[in-house]
Amino acid sequence: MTRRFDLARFLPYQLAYISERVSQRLAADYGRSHGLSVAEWRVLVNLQYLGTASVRDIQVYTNLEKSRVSRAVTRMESAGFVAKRTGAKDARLVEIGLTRKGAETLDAILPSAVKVEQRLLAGLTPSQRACFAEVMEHFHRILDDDPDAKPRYGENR
Amino acid sequence: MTRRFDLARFLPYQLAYISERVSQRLAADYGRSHGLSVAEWRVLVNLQYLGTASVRDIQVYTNLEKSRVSRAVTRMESAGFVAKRTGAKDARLVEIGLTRKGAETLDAILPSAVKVEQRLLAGLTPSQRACFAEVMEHFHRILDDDPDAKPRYGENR
DNA sequence: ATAATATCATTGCGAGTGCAACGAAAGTCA
DNA sequence: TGACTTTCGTTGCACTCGCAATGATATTAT
Repeated sequence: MTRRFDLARFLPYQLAYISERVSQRLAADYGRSHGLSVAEWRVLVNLQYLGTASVRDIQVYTNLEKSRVSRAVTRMESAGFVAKRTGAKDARLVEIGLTRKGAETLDAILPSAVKVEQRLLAGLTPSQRACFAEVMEHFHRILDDDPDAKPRYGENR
Repeated sequence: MTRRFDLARFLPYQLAYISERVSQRLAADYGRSHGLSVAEWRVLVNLQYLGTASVRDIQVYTNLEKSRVSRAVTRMESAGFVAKRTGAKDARLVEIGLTRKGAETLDAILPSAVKVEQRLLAGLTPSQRACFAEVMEHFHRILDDDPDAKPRYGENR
C-alpha cells in the first residue's frame, strides 16, 4: 500500500490548477465579450504576431492539435475574424490572415489580457520573477530529456 | 493597433503549456497501462486519500465539475475500480470507495507518478523550490482578490 | 517522366465536457 | 405537520476534442 498521497501537494496537479484558474480568468474577458474559446484566442494572437500563417504554422506556435486549429480557423472564418485562401506558392497550404474585424476584436481584447498578466506579476520582486522563469525552464529541460514526454515544440519540428 | 504580442512570453500561455506537457507525461504512464483519464486518476487518488467520499467531496478536492466527477465515478465503477452505495446517514449522498482492484491499480500507478514529480524537482535548489512555491501562492492570492476569477476551492465552500 | 513517399488540411467518429434542468432527499420555518 | 428552500447526484443536449483516415498537392528517387 503506497503511502497517503495528497493531490494538493502534487506538482502536476498544482500546475494544472493554477493554469486552469488563470485561463478561466482570461476567458472571462475575451469569452464573455466576444465569444472566443481558448483555441480561437490563441489563433487570433498568433495571426497578429505572424501576419499570415498556415494551419501548420499556427499549430507549431500555439501548441494546438492541427485539427483543433483547423476547426478554430473555420469557426473564426464564419465569424468573420479571419480570411482563408489557398496558398499561392504551395497549394497544400492555406494562407490565413486577420480581417479588419478580427484585428479590431483582438485590439479590444488584448489590453485586458495584458492587464491580467500584469496584475499577476505585480508585487513579485525581480529575483522572484527570474527564479520562476528558471524553474519553468528547468521543468521543460527535464521533459526534453524524457523520451516519454512530448517534444517541446509541436509534435514535430 | 496593439503592439506585437508574443504568445510564448505570455504567462497564462506558459502556465498552460507546462501544465499540459507535464500532464501528458503523467498520462503516458497511467493512461497507457491502465486506460485512465485525468479525471479518473484524480478521483482514484482522492479516494485513497479520503478513504470514502461523496461526489461533492471529490469535486471540491479535485477541482473537477460535479458532472465530470459523476461520470468518472460511473466509468470506474463499470471498470471495477470503485464501489458506490447510497449514503447511510444522508440518502442524497453517495458513498464511494476503492475496491481491492482499484487500490491495487493505484498502487501500481502511484510510484511512477511520484517519480515523474521527483525528476522534475530534482536539481532544484531548496531556495528555488521555495521561491516557486511563493510565486504560485502569489498568483493564487491575486486571483482570490479578483471578483472575475473563480474562487480558490471548488465553486463553493 | 513516373512511381513512391512526404506534407498539409479537413473530416468522421467515438468519447468527454460544461451547462442547465431535473428529481430525490434533507433542512428550515411558521 | 406542511410548504418552501437548499443540497446532492444524474442526465440531456450541444459542443469540442483527439485520433486516425482521407484526399489533395509537393517532393524525392529511380
